[in-house]
Amino acid sequence: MRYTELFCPTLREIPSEAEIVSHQLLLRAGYIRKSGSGIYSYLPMGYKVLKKIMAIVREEMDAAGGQELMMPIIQPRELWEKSGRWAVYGDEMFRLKDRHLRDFALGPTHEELITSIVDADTHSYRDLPLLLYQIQNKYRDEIRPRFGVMRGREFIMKDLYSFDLDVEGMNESYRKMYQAYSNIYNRLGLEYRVVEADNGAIGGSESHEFIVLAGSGESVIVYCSECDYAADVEKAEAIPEEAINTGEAALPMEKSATPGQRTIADLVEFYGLPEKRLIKTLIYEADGELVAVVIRGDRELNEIKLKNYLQVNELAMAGEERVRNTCGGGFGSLGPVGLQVKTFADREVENMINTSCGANEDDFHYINVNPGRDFGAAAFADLRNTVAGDACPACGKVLKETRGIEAGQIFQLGTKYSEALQATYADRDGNPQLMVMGCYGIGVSRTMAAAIEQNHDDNGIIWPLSIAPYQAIIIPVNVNKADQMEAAEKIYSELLAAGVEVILDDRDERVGVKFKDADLIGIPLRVTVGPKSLAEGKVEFKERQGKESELVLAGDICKRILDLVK
RNA sequence: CGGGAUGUAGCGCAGUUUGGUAGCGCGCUUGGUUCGGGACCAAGAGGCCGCAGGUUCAAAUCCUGUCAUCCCGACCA
Repeated sequence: MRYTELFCPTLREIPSEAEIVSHQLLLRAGYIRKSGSGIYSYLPMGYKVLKKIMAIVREEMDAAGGQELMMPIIQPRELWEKSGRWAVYGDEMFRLKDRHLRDFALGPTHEELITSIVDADTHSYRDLPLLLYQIQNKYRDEIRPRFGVMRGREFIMKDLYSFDLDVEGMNESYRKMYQAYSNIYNRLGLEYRVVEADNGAIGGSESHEFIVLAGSGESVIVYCSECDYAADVEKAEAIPEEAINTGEAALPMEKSATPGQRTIADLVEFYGLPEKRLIKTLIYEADGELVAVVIRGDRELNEIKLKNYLQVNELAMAGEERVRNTCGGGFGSLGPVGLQVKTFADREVENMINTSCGANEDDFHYINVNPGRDFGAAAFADLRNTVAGDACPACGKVLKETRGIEAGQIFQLGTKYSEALQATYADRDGNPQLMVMGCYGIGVSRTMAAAIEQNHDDNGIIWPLSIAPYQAIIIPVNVNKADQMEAAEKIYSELLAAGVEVILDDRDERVGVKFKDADLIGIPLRVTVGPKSLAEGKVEFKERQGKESELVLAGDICKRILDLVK
């Protein structure tokens, strides 16, 4: 492609509506344009990247035994009534009526439709298993679309559904997909982690998320430095640290005056004890009832874990007045000793010896408090956030922490949908059996944005070779010099003939402009044809991902590029 | 939906407080000089100031309504 013919409108300045890097760069580099909140057009360059991602996804889905199909965006209401989700999906579903006032939805997902399709034409155990997928636009009227293409209301998703005879079959399909997803993210050239995920309401079976690592990601995950364990911090089991003062004899508890000492930091100063030797007590209102939560002084409570543990709907910090009335002391002087509120403690607290806590009386604390002896708890449970440095729940080695973007998720569905839609097959004995399902999604447009979040610098995008819209760009320094253009054209046609996707920047612009654009749009390989090196029969070769440029004989450059591309 | 903010040329912004009929930078067009990391000079084109009402001799500016967009929260590929 000649740059003069390319539709790639780059911007010098950052559009003010874009907040995160990938959104800014997609707009600046001429890959996308917005048509409404959370709704985007993909310009030729952007679409090229999407097609590359889709091609990789297709190859891996096909290799795993998947068959591609295409289902409609518009789905009738009755289908959703059957699964009960017409009511449940709520405002997030785009709904519309036809001229006869019949209700339809723009598909936010396709479990209902695919299940009805498979059920209609699958009658025997001989027809299963089936792995069917599509790559299609999905519609979700998000409460708040944001970050450009990262969370759109219309987005591109690959969704595959597996239909098996039984749970063993489903497990096998799941295993295949897990492997296929790993292959995909490897081939995309992205750094990622597979984390154990919550499968929410579905319950019982497995789910994993594929997280593309990026500092700007919305998910915080911990992963093991030694083994494969990785999980969202909010879901990861927090392994209690061994008591730091093991072996110390339990001393008699004493009450001491601590005038004006309210925070953990105050007490660290006051007692000369480290944060981890103290405990803090938080009072929550759980469905209206007060509960106390006790955790180590340096830890953070994980409200999701607490909520799940207590099995309540509403959970919020209690107001100070109510706390003072019930407990006796205000914030900063609370403790579990003698507390008349149901108390839950993080299990790490159980190991602590001679700790300190509030006395439920302003300006007083207890020291040498020992759990079990001095206070009890309704339960010692995993209630805190896992942090870097904690032990890995799988192997015991040290956990590290990072942020990332959820680009894919795989679920075991079991019979949730086959039961709702009565999708059955006849087994060997002729008896009807429910199909056992799984579903597997990849956010294609989101993966594009995630790739940028992970791979960019101050000058622009740095595409991995596998998904770059063009693999190489040739920049003649001055298009008005015949020798430079001739050399550039020669390399260009040679690369084209070899099947390399290449741009020839034939614009009559200064080199600076061309370099800036090449960097901005993120082409991985760059060849500069300039007067200095050309005099020696050489051209300059530079990879986008940093490093110096090097001189290469003009006759050798194509081979050099081919070696990298193939 | 709650909280915060913004709509003025393709992009980034000023002008709004104190009404007087729209401006700057970049980009775009033409000509010239330049030419190794977003050149310079000159001449141009381009805006119903988000939209609809109202106040006024006069509205980008004041008032009312409305629409849209962005950011912070619950949701998710």
